[in-house]
Amino acid sequence: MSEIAKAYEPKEVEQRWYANWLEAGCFKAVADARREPYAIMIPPPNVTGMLHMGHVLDNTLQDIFIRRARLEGKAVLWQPGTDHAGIATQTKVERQLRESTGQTKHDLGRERFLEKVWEFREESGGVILNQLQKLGASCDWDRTSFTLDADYSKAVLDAFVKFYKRGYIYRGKRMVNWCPATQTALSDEEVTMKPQNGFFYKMRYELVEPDGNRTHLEISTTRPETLMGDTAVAVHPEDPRYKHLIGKAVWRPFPRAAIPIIGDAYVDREFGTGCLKVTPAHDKNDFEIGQRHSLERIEVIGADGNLTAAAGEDFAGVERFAARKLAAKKLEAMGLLIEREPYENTVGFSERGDVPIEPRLSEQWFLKYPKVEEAKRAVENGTIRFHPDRWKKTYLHWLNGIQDWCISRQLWWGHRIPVWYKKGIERSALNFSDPEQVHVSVEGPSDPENWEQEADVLDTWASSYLWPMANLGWPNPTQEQQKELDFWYPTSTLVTGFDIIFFWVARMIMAGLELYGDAAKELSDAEIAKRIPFKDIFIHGLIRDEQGRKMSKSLGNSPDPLELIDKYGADGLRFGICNIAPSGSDILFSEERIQIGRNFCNKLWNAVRFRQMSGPISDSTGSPQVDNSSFEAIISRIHTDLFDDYDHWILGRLHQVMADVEKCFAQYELAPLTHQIYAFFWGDFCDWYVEASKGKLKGDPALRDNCLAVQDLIIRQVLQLAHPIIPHITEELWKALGYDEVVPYIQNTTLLKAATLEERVPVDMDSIERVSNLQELISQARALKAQYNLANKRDVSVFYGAEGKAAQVIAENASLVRTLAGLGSLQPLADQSADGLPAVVTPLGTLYLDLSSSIDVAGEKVRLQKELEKLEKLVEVGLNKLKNPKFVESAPAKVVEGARKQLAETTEKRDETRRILESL
RNA sequence: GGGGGCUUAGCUCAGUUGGUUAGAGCGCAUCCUUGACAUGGAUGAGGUCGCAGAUUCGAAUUCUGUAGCUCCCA
Repeated sequence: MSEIAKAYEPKEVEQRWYANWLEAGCFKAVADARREPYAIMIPPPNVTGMLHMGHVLDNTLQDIFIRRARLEGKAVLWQPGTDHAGIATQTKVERQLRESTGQTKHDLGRERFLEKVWEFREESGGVILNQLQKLGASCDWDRTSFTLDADYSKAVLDAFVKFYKRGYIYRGKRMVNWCPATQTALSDEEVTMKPQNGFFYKMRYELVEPDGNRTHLEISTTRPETLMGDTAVAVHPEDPRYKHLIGKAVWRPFPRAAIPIIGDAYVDREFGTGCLKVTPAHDKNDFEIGQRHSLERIEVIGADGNLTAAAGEDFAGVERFAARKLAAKKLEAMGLLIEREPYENTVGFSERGDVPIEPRLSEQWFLKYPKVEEAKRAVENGTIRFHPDRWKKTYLHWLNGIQDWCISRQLWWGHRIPVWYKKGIERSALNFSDPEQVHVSVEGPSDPENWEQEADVLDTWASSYLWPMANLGWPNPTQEQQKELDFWYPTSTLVTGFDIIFFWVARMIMAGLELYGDAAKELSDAEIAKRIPFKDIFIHGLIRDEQGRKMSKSLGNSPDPLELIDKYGADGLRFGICNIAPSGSDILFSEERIQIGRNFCNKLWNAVRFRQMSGPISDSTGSPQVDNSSFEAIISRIHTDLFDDYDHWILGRLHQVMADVEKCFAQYELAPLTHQIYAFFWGDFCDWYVEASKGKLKGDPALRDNCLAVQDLIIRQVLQLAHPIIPHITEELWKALGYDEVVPYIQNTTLLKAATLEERVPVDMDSIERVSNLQELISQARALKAQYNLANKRDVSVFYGAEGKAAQVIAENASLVRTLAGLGSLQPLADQSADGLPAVVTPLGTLYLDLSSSIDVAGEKVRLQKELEKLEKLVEVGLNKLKNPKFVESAPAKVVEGARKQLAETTEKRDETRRILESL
């Protein structure tokens, strides 16, 4: 790069480098046995989805881990792919079909409809992956996988068959969460509870035989539309009000029938009237009561959410919420409705359909979770670690209360369940243990004409739970794949949001424990360590808008990441998102908050620009003028004997920031990452070191070259540190400064370790204190100038009153101080009196502003008085602390010494301030 | 009802075994287009760390209680 623009223009740079990386195969995962493996399996986005801020966060974090691992010299695999997202994709295609041709999926039939879905996926299936490339994601794209790929599908069916044969999967008629909008069963996890405003209806059921005191039972319900399906009324067996009625009957008002009064301890006596209507076909708890008492189950609400013929002719075909009103009206007309009280209760909603779930009895497939104990143990004993650690509580809590997972979906788009039923046998009469009647296998029966395959498909999560192993070749790896499995599995880190710990994380762990290896009843800890799908789980929060609301299409509060990339650059967006992504809690997003990323990139760009302007990297023919080709080459240009305090200080700070960043990765704490790099580069290097260099760069050539070498070293290491976060610009600048001559890509270089730097470039730690004192002095000088509206004058004269070492430090650094504080002259206070001059006390002595006239004595007195009061308070605090013998005895020596020093300094400053004040 | 989390500057948040005379970014105020950068520089204002106790020489940090907000599960 010969010319460098004034402002960083990310667009061209990012596109160019990304294409370049792809071309060069930089992201290729190679199972190189000489290296330590590091693998991440991407949480597969929906195949027909679009990139949103959640993806940006999740994938930026993954890319940071991945790129850092490459720099650490590991063999790296980042597996990309998508999942088929059963319900979401199918409903999307159904809607399109309806809107374009008015047809339903049934008009087309299963086969033709699936062709349509595949067409849709061909069109839109690659979009989100392309978008990830715009973000800079360094996945090994040649491995891109899809949960409905042939091999993957085989793995899914194989898992089903294994689970079935091992007794974990069964079919049963059970109460499930039914979504009437999409007309499929859902798992418990796909139901979200929402508070709803409704009514609590109190009604009367007439006793068949009045007991002398009463003729009716009063019953409360929020769902009168189910009363036609009531087959009992339950009371608590110990309830003195009602227990004598157990065994008697009441009249269900419509369709009129006598139904029994039963005693069941489930009933809460305090709740409502203490009488519970029991609708076994439409409520989970009622279903269980029904089973205990062998009650009839009458289905009054159908799959479409409308009432059935069993509900009576007034209700047949009526939509369930209309039926609620109708039932209430009818009760009222019969004089059986006592009251209608406004009531808030929580109702389960279908995540996809966004309609209330209908608990419904239906024939479904269930998975009894395998290896639950081992899944808990793996996390409890640290074989699998959550970051932040507290999420393990959520995980364990869920595992402690899980129920069997309903894995069948009444959809067409997905993995069709590999179960075949012999034709000619009534479904209800099938003997599942007879392979002549029910066939379960991956390949299907050899005489398919005599069998009928199960119509349902599997829950999408019942395929993605195999993601880490199936992508590497499980269950039937080729020889090559076996090598890969041995190398990469278990994978290293899983990066995901806390909202799918249940959906995906826990299920992947259990699937791995059960299926990765031979069938085993129990697993040893050593066996667990081999079977788990990943070792570290990095959990991040959800991105919300500025007001803390979830991002959603209907609210329109979700920014388009591609627009943000357009505005701020992919690197800018990545830096920004990483900067506001604290560990594990929700993230309030606003565009303002990510501007820091663009600004940082621009700062980096301009620092390099200034470096280039200070001394050429190469001449006009492109031949290098300085050797930046490696760390060793740069340090061979550095002569520590020419160092000043600032050189020592900045290299000490570099060491510190490198060590801090190492710690971030070692401990999976990315929250401080950008902050540390930003503070070092901007606050220490640009604001102080580069500014301090400006004098040197114009002077002695030896000092100049030395300073440039130091700058080259700092920038080189900053680029390495920042590369995982902002890959494109760092690659560009890496080349611009000629760091690329031995290894063409920054990502293929080896990260310099903090310890190596410390060893190879030892620095004088005493300089750190001197620099911090100088900085304090310079800031104070600037503040003093600003006080007198002289901030921009660069010819102000200042005297200093200092003694001994302090005076020496100032004298040695006089030109530096003049440059940084903008002083025309800085002279020791000789014979002239400084009385009456505005002054400020610094750790290195007192500075006097040479204002020959117009000093605002009154204003100055006020300012110094305020300062003095502050100092007096601090001195008092320090004195009290040290006066306390217990503190001096029991606090660590270092702390006491620090307090003493602090007190001494504060006291001196107080005395000096008082003296100046009195001299005015 | 059970569990988790949060409460620190106007806003969003750091603050990792207690040693702080509490930090950052944004925003705000004043000044500055000085040859790297106005996507910038300098200076400044702004906080009794939700509240009440306890432990301790010392608490934003530990413990107990309490209030508010939030998420998950029932």
